[in-house]
Amino acid sequence: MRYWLMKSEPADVSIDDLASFPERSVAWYGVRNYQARNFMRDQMKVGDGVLFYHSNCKVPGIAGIAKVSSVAYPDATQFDKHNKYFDPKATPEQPRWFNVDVQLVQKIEIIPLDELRAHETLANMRTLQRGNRLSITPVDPAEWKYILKNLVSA
DNA sequence: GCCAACGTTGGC
DNA sequence: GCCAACGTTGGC
Repeated sequence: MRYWLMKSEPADVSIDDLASFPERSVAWYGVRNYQARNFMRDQMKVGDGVLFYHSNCKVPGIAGIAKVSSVAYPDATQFDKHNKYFDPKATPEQPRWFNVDVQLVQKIEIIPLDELRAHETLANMRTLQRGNRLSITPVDPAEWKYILKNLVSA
């Protein structure tokens, strides 16, 4: 069982959007970075823990707890000419991009980025490192436990 | 909306 | 296979 932090722009898919979707689940489409793709394709298993993170918004931070609800499968948007994530080099026979499904477990009171930075225990979190832009990062089990125990309130 | 950081592209 | 140019991310 692994743990992940996954960034979403709330203007695109927010925690409230996720809560309103059927099964409170969403296909994590649109990842066009190989490292992030490889995490989904090669490492994610059903049941893995996910910190749902709001990025590029007024109060960036962790907005909910979720879980991986499907292993990776080809991202449908790569084949759709009219989609902004269309990739002309991808074919159904040779897909380039994959996504898992992510299901909401619990919306929480947002844990702002500032707050995360204030905790020494979390200093090494990948997503807090300077210059990090990766939209999916592994979370250390100790960091996951610390966050759930000390920072989460519903 | 600015801009630092970083990933990708493509000419050579 | 190098690397300059360009595009994107995401906090501020």
